[in-house]
Amino acid sequence: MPKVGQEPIRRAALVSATISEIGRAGSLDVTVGQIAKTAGMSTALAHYYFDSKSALFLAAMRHVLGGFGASVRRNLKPAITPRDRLCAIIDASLGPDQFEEHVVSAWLVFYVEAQRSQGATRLLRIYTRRLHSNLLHELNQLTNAPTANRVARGVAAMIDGIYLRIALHDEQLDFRGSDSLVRDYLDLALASTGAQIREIN
Amino acid sequence: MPKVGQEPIRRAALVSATISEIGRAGSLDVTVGQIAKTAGMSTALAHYYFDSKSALFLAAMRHVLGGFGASVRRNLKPAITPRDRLCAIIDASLGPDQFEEHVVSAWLVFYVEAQRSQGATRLLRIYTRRLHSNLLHELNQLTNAPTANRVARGVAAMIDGIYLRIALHDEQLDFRGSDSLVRDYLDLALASTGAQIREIN
Amino acid sequence: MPKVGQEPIRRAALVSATISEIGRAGSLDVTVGQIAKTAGMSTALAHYYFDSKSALFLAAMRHVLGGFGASVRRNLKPAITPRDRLCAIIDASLGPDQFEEHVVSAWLVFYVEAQRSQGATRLLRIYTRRLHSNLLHELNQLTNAPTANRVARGVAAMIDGIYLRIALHDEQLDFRGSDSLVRDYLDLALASTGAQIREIN
Amino acid sequence: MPKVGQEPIRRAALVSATISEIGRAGSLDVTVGQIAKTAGMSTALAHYYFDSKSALFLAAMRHVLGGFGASVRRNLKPAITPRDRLCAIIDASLGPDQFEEHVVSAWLVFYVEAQRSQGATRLLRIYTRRLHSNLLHELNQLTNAPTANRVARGVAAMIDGIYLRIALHDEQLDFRGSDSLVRDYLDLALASTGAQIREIN
DNA sequence: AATGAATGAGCCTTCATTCAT
DNA sequence: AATGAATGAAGGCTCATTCAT
Repeated sequence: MPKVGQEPIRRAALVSATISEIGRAGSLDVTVGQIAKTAGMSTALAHYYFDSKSALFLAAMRHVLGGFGASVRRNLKPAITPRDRLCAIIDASLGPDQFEEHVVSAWLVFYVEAQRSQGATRLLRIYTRRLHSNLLHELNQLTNAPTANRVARGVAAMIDGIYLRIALHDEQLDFRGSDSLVRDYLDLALASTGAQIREIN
Repeated sequence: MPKVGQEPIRRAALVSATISEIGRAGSLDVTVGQIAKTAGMSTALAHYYFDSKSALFLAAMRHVLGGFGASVRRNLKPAITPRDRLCAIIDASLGPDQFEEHVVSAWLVFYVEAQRSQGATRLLRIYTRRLHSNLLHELNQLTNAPTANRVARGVAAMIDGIYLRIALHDEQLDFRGSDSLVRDYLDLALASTGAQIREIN
Repeated sequence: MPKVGQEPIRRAALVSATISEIGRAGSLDVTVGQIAKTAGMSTALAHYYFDSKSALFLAAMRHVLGGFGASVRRNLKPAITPRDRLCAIIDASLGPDQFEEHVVSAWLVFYVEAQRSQGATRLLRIYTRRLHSNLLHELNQLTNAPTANRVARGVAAMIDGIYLRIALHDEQLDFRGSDSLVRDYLDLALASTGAQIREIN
Repeated sequence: MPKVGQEPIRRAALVSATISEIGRAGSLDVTVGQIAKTAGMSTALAHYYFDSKSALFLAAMRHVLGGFGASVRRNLKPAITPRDRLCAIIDASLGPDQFEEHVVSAWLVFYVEAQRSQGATRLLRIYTRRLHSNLLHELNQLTNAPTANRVARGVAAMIDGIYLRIALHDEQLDFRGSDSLVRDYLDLALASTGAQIREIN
């Protein structure tokens, strides 16, 4: 009796193990052997489910990015006003879900990987652009286009920069709980253009 | 009398080749062989001047960080008012010097390397903390301590975030010339606390 | 189901090849590559079965030492009187089994290796001490303790010394068949203390 | 003004450093660099005085062997009776001069080296044969030829065996001060053949 | 006489990937 | 579906040796 329906389970285990191992190593210098072991299977089987190491990395990246997307959508659901929706996006980016140590590491590693792997670049850009267009969409309802564009870029940059600092684990410069930092910037930027942030209601 | 005085020349060539190769590869996956070849010498000679690959990487990192520090000091020289000095720091961080393709790559790679190498972590933290304390010093003259602290963190994050985006080479989301973005954030943040940014007005 | 059960075969082949190559080279300056080739496999596979070169050497040493131990036990089986048992030990040490060229080389090399490798020292001492205590046990039944101790050391030294000379392959000073030399020394030493060597006479 | 007469000094320093380093390493795995450093000069200069590493080793070997030969001659000088002369040889072999740690190591290493290097084999055989003929010459005056031959081989073997054990540094089996062991063997062997060991005088 | 500089060759080890069962 | 077995390719590092001054 062949085991049936193992594929999704195995693949998920491998993806999860990949993220975990990347987090542990703090880099892409993770062997397929380590990943397979963590996932509880042989190296050969890992290659049976993923054609190559980089395919596995891409799947892991897709997983992290997907998790982030879902988090955004979840946060966005109850949000109604544009500002609420902007905050929802910020929270999704810097919320506790995305702060687990190995997720932070993974993001950082993906940025580096994007310098080499075509696929990684593509995936990362999809995220980048989607984030940007999400922000833009809301901002356009609150201010003029040029400002919206600038603020969107500022918010996105700040989010990523905070990530970067967190990855350094420097207790002396604690960046945890920096979501309010981004929110403040947002409010300031909008206020200065006379945007009507909080609708009267 | 022996052939002499090659050491500084060779070491410089190796450091430069390292940065260049990291930039070309977009990662630390650069062999000593490649670096040595680019630097015009044998692998053995590279090991003659640097005890190990990671020693070479640290030297390269030190070089980049040092270049940045020099750039800051240069910009700071003519700046008098606190705001001028803040802008000088921002400009040094995002000025054309630091925008050469391989320098951007190198920074990114160093962030990843810092997750593993003790030495890399130390070097990067020195930079991080110095940047922070530089910013803080000026900000403290313009606003109260808590605000200064927050703004310093915001500015630093934004700078690094912009770097990160630039490393992606996404033409659709061009981040070049984003220094004004940071400056605007700075002015907004200070204005909101009633800081006396510009002496005479 | 995988191809399986190769491990013992491969390990044995590697151990055997190691001894053979050491014999051929007359030293530990044997590359893993040579050994692997002789054993009919790739270098990588050799490392798959033995974690490191020195682990392989230790295994080879253990093999030789084990072979010697077995030879001693085999010879000891039919021996009844103490003197018979002493001769059995001597014969095992200098018998034809231990005279194969590469075994001689291996012993010599192990002595040198023992000056560096902790593991090698330990293994060699186990052999040395066991030989000594074996000899001592029998000698104690034939003479007083101080004499037993001295003779045991004398016998052991002579055995090893003969080995050393044999390793030189000097036809002019042939040491083959020197077991009687040791036996004579033994008898002389015991006779001089009035030991009752041969029960009935 | 060129330094004059440096050659013998430098060569002696290198030979001495070689023996010392071999002793320290316990094997021939000593780099020319280490030796040169210990001898207080550059690697290049070491090669200037010795064509190759193995030439240097041979010189070191010659030095040790020569030292031993001198020690024998010195001991032999005041010895008159054959037995005295035999003891003189034994003492020279196992006297304190030859027991310095690095000399013991060097001997052992030379035995191994002799398995490979033609030159080393030749040198070692010269020593071996000379020792043998020295012993034989005295023994022939005390007993018949076959016995003399056997005893000479026995004495030589025992000496070398003791060396071997000493090289192991096993405190539990202390072989220091084993010269009397050899002397006792000698006396026993001669007595058994009715040799007139001590002339009446 | 002396040395810093330089290299080619080689070794151990690792790893992604494939094969055979 | 699953895995032990197997390998080619490569990389970091060392070292004896030579060169240029």
